[in-house]
Amino acid sequence: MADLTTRAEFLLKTLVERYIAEGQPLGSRTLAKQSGLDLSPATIRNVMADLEDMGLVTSLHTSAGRVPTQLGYRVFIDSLLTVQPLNAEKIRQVEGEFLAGVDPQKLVETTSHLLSEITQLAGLVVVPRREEQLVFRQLDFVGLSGRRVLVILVTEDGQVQNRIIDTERDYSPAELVQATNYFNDKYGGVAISEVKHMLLADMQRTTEEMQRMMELALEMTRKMFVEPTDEGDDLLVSGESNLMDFPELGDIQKLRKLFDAFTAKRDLLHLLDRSMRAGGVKIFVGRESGYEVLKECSVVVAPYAVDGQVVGTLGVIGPTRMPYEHIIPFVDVTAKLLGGALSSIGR
Amino acid sequence: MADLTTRAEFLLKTLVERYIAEGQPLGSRTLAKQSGLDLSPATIRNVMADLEDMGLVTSLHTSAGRVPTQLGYRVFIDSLLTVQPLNAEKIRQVEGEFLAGVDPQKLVETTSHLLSEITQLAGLVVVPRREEQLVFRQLDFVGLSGRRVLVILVTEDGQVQNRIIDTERDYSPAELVQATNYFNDKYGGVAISEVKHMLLADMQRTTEEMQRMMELALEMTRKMFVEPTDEGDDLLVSGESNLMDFPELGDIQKLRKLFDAFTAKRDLLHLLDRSMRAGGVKIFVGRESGYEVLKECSVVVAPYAVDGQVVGTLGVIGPTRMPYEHIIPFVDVTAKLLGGALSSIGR
DNA sequence: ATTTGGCACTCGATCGCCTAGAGTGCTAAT
DNA sequence: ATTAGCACTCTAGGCGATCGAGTGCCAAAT
Repeated sequence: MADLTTRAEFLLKTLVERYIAEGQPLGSRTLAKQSGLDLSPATIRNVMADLEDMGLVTSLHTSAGRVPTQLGYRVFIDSLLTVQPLNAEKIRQVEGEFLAGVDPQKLVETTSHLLSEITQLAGLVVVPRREEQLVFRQLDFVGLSGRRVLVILVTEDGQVQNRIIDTERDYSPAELVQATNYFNDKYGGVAISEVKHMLLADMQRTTEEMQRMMELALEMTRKMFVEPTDEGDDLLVSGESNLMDFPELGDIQKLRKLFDAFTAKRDLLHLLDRSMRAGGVKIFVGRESGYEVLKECSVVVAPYAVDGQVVGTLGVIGPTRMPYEHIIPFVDVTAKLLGGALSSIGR
Repeated sequence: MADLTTRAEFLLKTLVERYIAEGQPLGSRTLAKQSGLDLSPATIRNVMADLEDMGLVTSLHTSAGRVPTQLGYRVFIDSLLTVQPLNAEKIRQVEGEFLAGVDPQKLVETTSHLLSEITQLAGLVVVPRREEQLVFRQLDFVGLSGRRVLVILVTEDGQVQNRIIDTERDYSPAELVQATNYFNDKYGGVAISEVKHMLLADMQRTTEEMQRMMELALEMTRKMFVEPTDEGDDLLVSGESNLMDFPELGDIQKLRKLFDAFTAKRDLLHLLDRSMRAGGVKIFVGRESGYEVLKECSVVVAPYAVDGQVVGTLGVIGPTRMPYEHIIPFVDVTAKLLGGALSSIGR
């Protein structure tokens, strides 16, 4: 494929920018004016024809002006986009939001709202249930009726998880207290992924030398940690209804599918999981995500890290035609701020 | 106002039923056929004119057939509706769903999905944070960094609540364990509303005779129970996107408002709270709810009770034109089944 | 006195037709 | 290489005619 001339690049850039701003196909005449270049519409037309051959723009019908294609957006984002630094005022506003909360749960919710509020798109935050990388602070067993025991797990960052497990026999409250102490002594402060290994190793030893209490603790913790949880990470979405304002999603059927995807969450989680591995802001344009539902949407996400460990992803989802130059830096700093706020809680 | 003749009643009934089924205005000719009565269209027209005078039906423009007004729906629901008993198969299906879960949180989520799935409307469940009526089983203090303490509350029904509070000074882990024991000994098994009173009474006594430990326990529990929580009950909504299939909500702007109401939740919670006091299924038609957003919607809700105590409300929300005869009994049994399932967990 | 048939009238939806405007592609001139 | 000119295409929107559904009312029928 022929390389783009600098002029073609420049025109593509203004085309995408104008289209993002206006939402309407651009004709050669208007583009000639907007570009600032001193060129006649006819010249523009020639360039547009080239761009069309390269698959960067299309026109819906013979006389309708050009709009960027998915590939066009891609090129724009990758090499043409000039990212706007956040203005200082907005940064301060965002930082303010993060000072308020101390409860990590709340913090994550605030973040999600913040994302949707400021961008006027739908905000996404994946909050990890990735027990793997967490260090737990305390564990408690609470007896319920009928051989069921409630296990409460408090992690270093102040999150609380709980799970009800069924036991083999009845246990007295005293036994449960003993088990709690035993467990906290033995495994306290160890990363949860470690606990799993230690646990399995301990269970391999001949059961004869075990005390009953140990048996109990092992049984219950095995159920808590080793047996698979049916739910993985948790996805928070807010501001979905912002998407209703975009005419390109105006078709109720499309919107419906999108909303169903939000409740199903599975595909979205998958997508967001992919972006966790890569550092920095990642952008999926339309079908690039691989999911049919998102074909008219772009997803801008960034992973956030707690104490240097990437634990989750956040970002926004909206129509492909979104103001990337503002969204990108905003998602970026939000990820950093959330990570920072979560890190500071643990200590 | 003149009373309705039985014939007028009958015609109103079939009109509403047909309109609910078809979603289109009914003309005199079709109504004559559908009613099964051996009357000519002209007669029907006369009756319709009467109904229109009474404000039970209306026509959008001179030649458009009749649709029920809000008042018409009201009359229909209150005195004309013949409720369809649930068929045995569906009942069994629903009961099956309730057997599965043991975790109350899960149970409530399942219920919400169930409601939306079966009715194809949006499902609502209010899950109480009404600590008031709950009896707590166990309380734990977990020290976090920087004078913050995580309080974990386990209630009789197996729910776990947690809250981070700021303390006046630093406490050692040992002190926290002592406080935990002290508290559980003193207040264990008492209804939470009671705890509040006892707590306040205890604090009135001269502080001199208190041990330090008691002081600690009191300080923290006061913060946990007496200081107002910023969030009240919790509203679960599922299947919102089902509402997109109804043409009367097709206008994106209306839908948008409705969705925003779901996220705001405040008004909805208010509405649902009202219905908690009354027993049995309650139906709000259109503006009756008092909230502008819901003007084109009906809300069918029923309170559910745990151990004889009404603790929450559940139901569905959808366009005024919904199949009440199926929805009403379904909401009714769902409330009973959820109440039953939650009651059985506690023992 | 109720019911019915007949009839004129109204309104919305749909179709075809037309025009104005925006934009393109191509060609020839600069 | 750029531009002006021109024929062509397609859409949006307005206008008018027509069709069909439905009403309201009056007079006849039961």
